[in-house]
Amino acid sequence: MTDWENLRFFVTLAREGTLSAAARVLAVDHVTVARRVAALEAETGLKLVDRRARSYRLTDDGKRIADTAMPMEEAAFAVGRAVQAVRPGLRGEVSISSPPSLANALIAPRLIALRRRHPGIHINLIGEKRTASLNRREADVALRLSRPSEPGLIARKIGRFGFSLYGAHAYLKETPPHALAFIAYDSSMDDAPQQKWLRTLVAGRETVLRTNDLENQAAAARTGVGLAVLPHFLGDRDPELRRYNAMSAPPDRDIWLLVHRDLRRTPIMRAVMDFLSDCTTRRRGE
Amino acid sequence: MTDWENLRFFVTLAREGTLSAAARVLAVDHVTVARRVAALEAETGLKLVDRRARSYRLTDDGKRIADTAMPMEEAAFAVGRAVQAVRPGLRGEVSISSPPSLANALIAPRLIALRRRHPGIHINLIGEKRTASLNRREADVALRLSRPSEPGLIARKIGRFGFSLYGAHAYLKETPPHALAFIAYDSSMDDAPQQKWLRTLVAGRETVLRTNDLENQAAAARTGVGLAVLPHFLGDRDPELRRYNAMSAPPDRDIWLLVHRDLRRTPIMRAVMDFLSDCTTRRRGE
DNA sequence: CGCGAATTGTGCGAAATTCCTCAATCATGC
DNA sequence: GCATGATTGAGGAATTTCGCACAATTCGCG
Repeated sequence: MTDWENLRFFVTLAREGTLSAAARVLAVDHVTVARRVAALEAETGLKLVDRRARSYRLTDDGKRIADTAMPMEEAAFAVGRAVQAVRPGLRGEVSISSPPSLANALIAPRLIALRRRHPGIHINLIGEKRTASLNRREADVALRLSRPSEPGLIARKIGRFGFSLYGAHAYLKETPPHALAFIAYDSSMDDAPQQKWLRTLVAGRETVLRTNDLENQAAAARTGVGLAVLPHFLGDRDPELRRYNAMSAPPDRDIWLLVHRDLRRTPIMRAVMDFLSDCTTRRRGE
Repeated sequence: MTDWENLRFFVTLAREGTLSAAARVLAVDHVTVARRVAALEAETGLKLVDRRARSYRLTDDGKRIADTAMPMEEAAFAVGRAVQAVRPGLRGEVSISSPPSLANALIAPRLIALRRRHPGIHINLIGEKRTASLNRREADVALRLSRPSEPGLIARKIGRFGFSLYGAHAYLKETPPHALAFIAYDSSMDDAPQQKWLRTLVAGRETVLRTNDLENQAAAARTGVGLAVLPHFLGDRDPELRRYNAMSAPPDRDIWLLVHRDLRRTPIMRAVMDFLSDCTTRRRGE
């Protein structure tokens, strides 16, 4: 292979499926992706993609080549991590991936403290449902609510928080228990423990709103349409919301800190990880 | 890592040591190598090389990065093999690495037969002392005289040949045994079994010529300056040379055929390997 | 059925990269 | 001590590569 760039373009095309999507990921024009894939075909003498009108479709050969080229991408990410690990001192950018609710409530408000302490560190806080891949270096560290088992990753438990049902103060006073309505996640979150717990509790009563966004649930609860299961760190600080104590309590959840093995020892990562640990453990007391 | 080409340049610079050597390997101008390495330094924010007057010298960081980037090169070679393996039919170029003597005496004269049988195959026969690396794809198949243990390589024994001492007809008739002189490999071949055997035999008698080239040894023996240890396939077919039977016989040597695991099943490789096998086993009878 | 959104393909101008040539530096051998 | 060979460095021309704008096609949806 005389041109590794062609392989890089081809691999991301293979993963993204479409020319335009690959172009977005690579931050280049879609024409460039098309050209480089064509160049790779010329170089190998193989037909790697079927150019369909609305999508590039890999041929069998293309699939095989893409598979063998994947390890190359892995190695490239390893190089990226090595660069990060070797970089001296406390400067540089660190990407943190976190569930949006944690990011908003616990991390973002305290970022100023980190910046004061380590002015050289630039933080990129990514609040996303989709769990970013540390292996692909979409983020440097991640907060998760369950312990995943990705190879090469180190997981550390750095906190724990509880849930309660919350409703608007007026709503709770006016509504008899059997008439209470509920606000829940949509079905994409059916596996979450607090959601399961809520399902058993609802038991025939009404679910008036489903949304995948926790802030939306809180906002809705505030208007008095029903009760939402919210983390304490979110519900307790809202002046318009009150806890509603049900028969059973929703299960607590642990906060896991994830970092790649190659990076965990670098000064900058240690600083960020300590900071994140502070954010989550201090909160436990409240 | 946003530009894999920079890594490719840097890795070969790290291996070759000098800018110009890397440029030769990469078939580009040395300035290009320098620029790409500089670009990689800018991209990573690390100082990867010390620009000394007469050589680029990797810094510690550079060494580390180069080490982590090596697997990337491995993967790139794997892609190259995959391309070769996927390529349909019996066309394409195959590189054969072989000890020069074998190449000249056994392979080259018969290549015409292979071409007749498979006109689509283009052979690139590399007769080199230095054993080419199949992993680096410097050759597709190799003939060796000992079984190496490189990872990913398949070795098969495809023949065996013996040695004898040879001298010019006249020289053998005129010279009494105690006055015989010898022709040997230079010290770089001290490990070869036939060389060791020769050393025990010489036992104080004269060694008039040392050369690392077997053809040179044969040519010298032909002129009557002494006896050389030659493979039978080389000495027997020379009308001016005769065997000289010493007390003990030199050890036979096996011929090994090496091919990378990823390539061994492709039609084109099977054809070439069958051909090589023919070349070496048929000869055994003679 | 027609509209809109998304994707791929094409032509052209701009920008970046590369190569070539010459000069400078340095180690090595005689 | 000096010539020689090899290497790095710099500037200008040429080639390659890239991005932009627009056309063409397909798919989904009301």
